[in-house]
Amino acid sequence: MTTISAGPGAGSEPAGVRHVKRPQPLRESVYEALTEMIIDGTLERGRHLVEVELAGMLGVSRQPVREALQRLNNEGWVDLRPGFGAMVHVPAEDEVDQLLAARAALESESARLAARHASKDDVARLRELCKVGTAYQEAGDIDGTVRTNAELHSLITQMSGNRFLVDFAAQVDRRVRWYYTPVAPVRGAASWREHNRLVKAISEGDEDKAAQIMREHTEHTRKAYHDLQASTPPAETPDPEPARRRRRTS
Amino acid sequence: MTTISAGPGAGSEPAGVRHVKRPQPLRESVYEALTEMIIDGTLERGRHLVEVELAGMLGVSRQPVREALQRLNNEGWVDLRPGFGAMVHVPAEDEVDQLLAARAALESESARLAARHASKDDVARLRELCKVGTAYQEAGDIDGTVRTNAELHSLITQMSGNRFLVDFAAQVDRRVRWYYTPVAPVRGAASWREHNRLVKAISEGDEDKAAQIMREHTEHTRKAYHDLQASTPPAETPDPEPARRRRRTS
DNA sequence: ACTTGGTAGACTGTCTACCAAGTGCCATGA
DNA sequence: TCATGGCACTTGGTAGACAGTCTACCAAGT
Repeated sequence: MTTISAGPGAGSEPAGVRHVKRPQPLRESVYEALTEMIIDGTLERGRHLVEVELAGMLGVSRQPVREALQRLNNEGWVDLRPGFGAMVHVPAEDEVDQLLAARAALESESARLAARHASKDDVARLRELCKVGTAYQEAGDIDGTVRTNAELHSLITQMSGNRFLVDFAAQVDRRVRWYYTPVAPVRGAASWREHNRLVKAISEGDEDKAAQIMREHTEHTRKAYHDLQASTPPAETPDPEPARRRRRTS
Repeated sequence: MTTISAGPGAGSEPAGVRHVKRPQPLRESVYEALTEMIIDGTLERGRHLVEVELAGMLGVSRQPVREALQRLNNEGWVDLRPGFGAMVHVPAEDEVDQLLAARAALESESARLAARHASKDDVARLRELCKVGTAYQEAGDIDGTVRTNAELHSLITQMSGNRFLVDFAAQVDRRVRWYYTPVAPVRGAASWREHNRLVKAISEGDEDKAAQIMREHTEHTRKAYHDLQASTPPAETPDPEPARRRRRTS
């Protein structure tokens, strides 16, 4: 039973002002629960999501589920067909490509601005993350590597100081992580060398160089994805899934 | 009475397949009605939006209004304060700046991809828009100029063939247009010269040049905004608005 | 064999009513 | 003047109802 535990949305406050734990709206919890289930595959691609079913599953009423589904629809996680329901989005062939292209633009610009605004403190944290990430990488800890990678990229976008870039990049990043999970481990070695060069450029305030490196970095990722895609083509129509139709219960 | 006329969402179909007019979900109509009212100033910045009030105003129940408000909140048009209501978002000082910076990144990349993929047909349409826009500009038709400008930019992003860039750019663009309306007319002259150079670069398939021009173009816009902002500083606290409080009806 | 028409079931979209909890405001009182 | 308590208002969430619509399926007709 995946019942929602209305946990507090622990966001890192600006240090000092500590808001008392305010219960997150249910729709938020539902949203998070659903994205998680989509990412980890509990809700398979193409699956028909029924409001009451999800509501029962999560122990809430239809309303919060509806609201969460609509947000998921706006962000491209599910496709809402009026009068029928929501289907977990099935990524098109070229979608990952476009996603990575968009990410390249967003993160490259973020890196440029990060280089412009970097404080000593920021740079220190970047260096730390690089070190940790490389360590994970050498130790073969894939989970840790992926997580640290995400943290590094996230920190850089936040250093840009541009709320919109942060938001967009975060959105894109989650999507990428969903489509992309199997690919991530492949190119760990080169990745962290690039991160190091990137951090160096940022610490020197070299905007153009930082942007350039970030762009190439993302581009390499895209290539890696394509190579892996090419080496495993027979993933076509993996759609047996006869369990989707539910028996008539009469 | 701004009652909603459930109009068809006329999207340009891929030519040939003509879907019959399907009634849009109410929440969608409400969403559009509200953004429109926000942009045109019917709902002033900082105004307290009450669900039942809007519902009455639009002739629908709370439900669609709630759903629309949540979407507006997600996209930054309003700020939702739990237990109190929604306020029309009041842009912060640096927000326009960040918005324009994000737009620069998105549209610059779009221009690059547009240059890569441009078809003869596309280029022809771009040229046409340039011509029309310049004509409006010279005729002093501000409304037409602004509209054509938007169309041109929109077409370029669409030419990128990247759905995510299109979506993000569209979102940013609407916000910019809201904050920015008074500034738009100021710099019409130079703007269309830049557009012409841009279209030329795209038609020649010169990616770097297209991206470069687009970036400078957006940057000029940002500067224009700042100049205008500096020349009209006394817009501070224009908040008399005593009509916001409603009499207690008992 | 293929199309047409009808039927049934399942879900969504929307409305209504209702309650609990949180928020902001105002008047009272020190 | 300033804090306190109370009150009205608003959202957040639940429940139930109903129409419209989408899907699938079956049967009859061509």
